[in-house]
Amino acid sequence: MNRRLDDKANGGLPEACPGLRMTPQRQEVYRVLMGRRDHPTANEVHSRVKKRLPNISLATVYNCLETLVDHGLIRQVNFERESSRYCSNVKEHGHFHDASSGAIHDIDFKPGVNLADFLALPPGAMIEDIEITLRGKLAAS
Amino acid sequence: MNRRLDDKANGGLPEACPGLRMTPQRQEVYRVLMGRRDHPTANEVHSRVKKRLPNISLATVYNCLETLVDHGLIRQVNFERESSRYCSNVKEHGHFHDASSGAIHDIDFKPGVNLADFLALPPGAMIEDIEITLRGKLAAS
DNA sequence: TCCTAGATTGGAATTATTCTTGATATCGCT
DNA sequence: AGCGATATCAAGAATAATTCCAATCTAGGA
Repeated sequence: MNRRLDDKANGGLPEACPGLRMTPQRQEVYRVLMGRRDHPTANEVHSRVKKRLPNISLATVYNCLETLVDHGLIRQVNFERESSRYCSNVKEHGHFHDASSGAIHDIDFKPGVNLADFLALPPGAMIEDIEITLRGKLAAS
Repeated sequence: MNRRLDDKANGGLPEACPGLRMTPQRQEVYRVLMGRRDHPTANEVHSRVKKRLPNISLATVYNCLETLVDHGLIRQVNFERESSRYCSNVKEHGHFHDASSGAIHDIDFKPGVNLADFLALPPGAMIEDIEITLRGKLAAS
């Protein structure tokens, strides 16, 4: 869970993660996500993974993605009711959805900011997960 | 669109909104949402509305909700991949999803804060919509 | 090597939502 | 009031993403 994830020695794969068996399918799903850091859907992951594992099923891709999410190696991202997308950037961040291009950009938090600085949280709230999504357009600069 | 929405005279209904025909079904859907400001799903709205309009169909409820959302009278809220919920609070706000009770709390922004103060927005981004969702627990105070 | 738990597969099942179609109702206009 | 154009409604069929299921398969430990 807290190994170096961008390791070069074995092709960028997390070589170990407690309680997680690194099967070829899971490795390849993970590799594909690290390789192109756009935000592919399960279907897109499936097509990409099939290049190397032609027989992998979509169900397995869903299983692998779920497992990787559960182990904190990747993140699942949802926009409205669209199909889920998967994100290899595990550090806390938000997303900007560019309505004109369809592209999704990661948005970092500025350093040192605290949720409670700008949100009126209910007293005693313990936050476990944050999801910030912006939708808009990029000015044609 | 900019009429008083919490009007008491006619039971809390928006009596006019440009381009929107206020049918009995839409009125009732809206009334139900204003009446209990929890965050019901389309199905829950359907059951509540049927008390007064026993013949209304679920499809119509979906249609009404969509229309009201499009006219900015209500907001649609999504948590992960769960069914959409609908929110009669139209001012900009976030949501806190209490994992223990399942309850959803509206979260206001603290006054005077600006998105760009805490998010590293891409240059030239014009934000049209913000969605902030927190998941966690309330300390049993 | 054998056993067992966990992983993979393909297809069926589920579920929220949207679509389609025909019937109704409403609006603007004369 | 009457009329045509347009919008809405209802019911059920259709869609699409995801999950479930049952049957293999595989890897690692005894």
